[in-house]
Amino acid sequence: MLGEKLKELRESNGLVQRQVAAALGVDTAYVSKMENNDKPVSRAKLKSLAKFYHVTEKTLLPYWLAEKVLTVVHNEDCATDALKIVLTEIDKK
Amino acid sequence: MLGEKLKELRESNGLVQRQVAAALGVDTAYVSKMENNDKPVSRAKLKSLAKFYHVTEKTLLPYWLAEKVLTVVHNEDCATDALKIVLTEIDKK
DNA sequence: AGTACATTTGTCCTTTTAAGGACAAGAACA
DNA sequence: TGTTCTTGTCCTTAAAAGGACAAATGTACT
Repeated sequence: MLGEKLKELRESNGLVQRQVAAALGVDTAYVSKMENNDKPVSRAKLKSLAKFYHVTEKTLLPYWLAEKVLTVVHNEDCATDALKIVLTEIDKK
Repeated sequence: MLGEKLKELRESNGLVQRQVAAALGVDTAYVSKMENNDKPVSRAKLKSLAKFYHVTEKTLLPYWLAEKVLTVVHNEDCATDALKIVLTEIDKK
């Protein structure tokens, strides 16, 4: 979800993981894991990535949040119910 | 959300927090916080509570999960977008 | 087949943050 | 006043984040 986006962005900019890694100050393994949703992406890194790929952070944010939500509901069979409850709760306010 | 449910259940069973606290082996402050969503409710405690209130864990689970999701998206203005992304992602599978 | 580069996977370590819970003391209320 | 409920602070333990490194795998080229 977020990882896929990041990979798309990188490739559409004709970049290789090594370059992204350098820009973030981490190694390529780290980048790989972010792109495969194996490591969480911190808000700070999200910002750097957005800048590096020339998109606004705001574009990425929904996917970033979605990823976090997914890890919470992951493997719960009432996930859909729960999400709907949250949705109604949110626009009550 | 979950807290409200727990409080409703307790009151509809004519119980006071002290009794619930005893059943769970914690103090009343803890119970109060759970009912006010100030402390997370562990899965184990959810189970105990369900039994104690004579409802199935399955009834409570969606609210329990929803609460967790809420703490994740809490204060993010793209929360709704994120939730919708997760919903479509889930029933893709 | 062999090398060169890219990506992925797995393990490890350290630091930060969250859970779980006790206690004391302050409100509400009957 | 006594009981219930709430709030705040503190402590300890358990996870999760952040990240390095090595080794494996993939891919493309000649």
